[in-house]
Amino acid sequence: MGRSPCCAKEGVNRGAWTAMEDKILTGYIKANGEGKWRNLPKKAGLRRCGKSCRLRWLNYLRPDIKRGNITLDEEELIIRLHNLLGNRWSLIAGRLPGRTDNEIKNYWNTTIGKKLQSSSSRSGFVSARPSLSSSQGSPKLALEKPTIDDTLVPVEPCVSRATAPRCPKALLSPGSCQDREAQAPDMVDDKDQSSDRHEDRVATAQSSDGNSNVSCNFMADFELDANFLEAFLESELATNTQQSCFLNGGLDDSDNTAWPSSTSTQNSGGTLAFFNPGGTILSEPDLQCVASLLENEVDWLHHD
DNA sequence: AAAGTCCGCAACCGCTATTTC
DNA sequence: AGAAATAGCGGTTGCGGACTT
Repeated sequence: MGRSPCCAKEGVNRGAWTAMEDKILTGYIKANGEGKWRNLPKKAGLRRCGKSCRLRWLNYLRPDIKRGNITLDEEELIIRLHNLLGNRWSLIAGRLPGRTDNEIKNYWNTTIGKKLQSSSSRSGFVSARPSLSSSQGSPKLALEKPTIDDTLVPVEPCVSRATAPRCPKALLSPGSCQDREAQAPDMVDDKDQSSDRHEDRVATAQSSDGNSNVSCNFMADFELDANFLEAFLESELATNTQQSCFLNGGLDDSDNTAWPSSTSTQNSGGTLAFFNPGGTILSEPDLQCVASLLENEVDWLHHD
């Protein structure tokens, strides 16, 4: 069977985009909107592959792209999110307004990964799995003094998944908060489940040596509703109450007890995790408080 | 000044998930 | 229900500027 190629290779420009091509693409998308990437080049009069147009728009031409260097705050957030989510660059980028997955991926591979490696060689801490390009060879370690606080990086990588599956956004459904596994240590006892997402849950909740001094301090499973999470993630709760929150989504049809199975984008399962910059662990009363906040927020979002 | 090497980043590639028909 | 089309993702490549010898 096989897939048809995304575009004919003949007569298609490759490599760096010219200013004229950028202008044409920007003008077309402003007039017609995003989407229909395969047909876009022909309609816009560009000799480019549709995928190339999409990438150019998303990574460079979009008006909301944030220019300039990654700030220290952003860097710290990237490290925390990478600890929690692994190489899910798109999801990480989703929490850094104006930054693209490609930019964050490049930044990680070039800057953070090296800093972490340098840091680990000094202190015994290991990198949170920097995925340096094999083509680049061994990174040089003689860099400037790292600015990353060692406390940000636990001894064990927090996410064990080697490759990142797609992680769809979904939304919390009011009243369906199951909160079955709000206490992270409980997850470790559940050894029967072997899905890599379960490994994520365990790994992000507690490092392998039992040291719970990891950045994630609240995790809970929820049933999710597709129209809610985006609003939730955009809400003030994430930044004002717990500094950061994340949905570690993903579906596991084989496991419909601990993780609600899903055949629809309207209802799916996932994990919501909160963490504080200080890396402190929430006490059980605090966990309950967060859960309560969540439900309040759910109600508030729906009543607003 | 020239040649070689390093490094960051934009772009490409191959794959999977999702949507459409 | 299933095949095809489309969209999106992460890994990798290679260009070009900066730096070193």
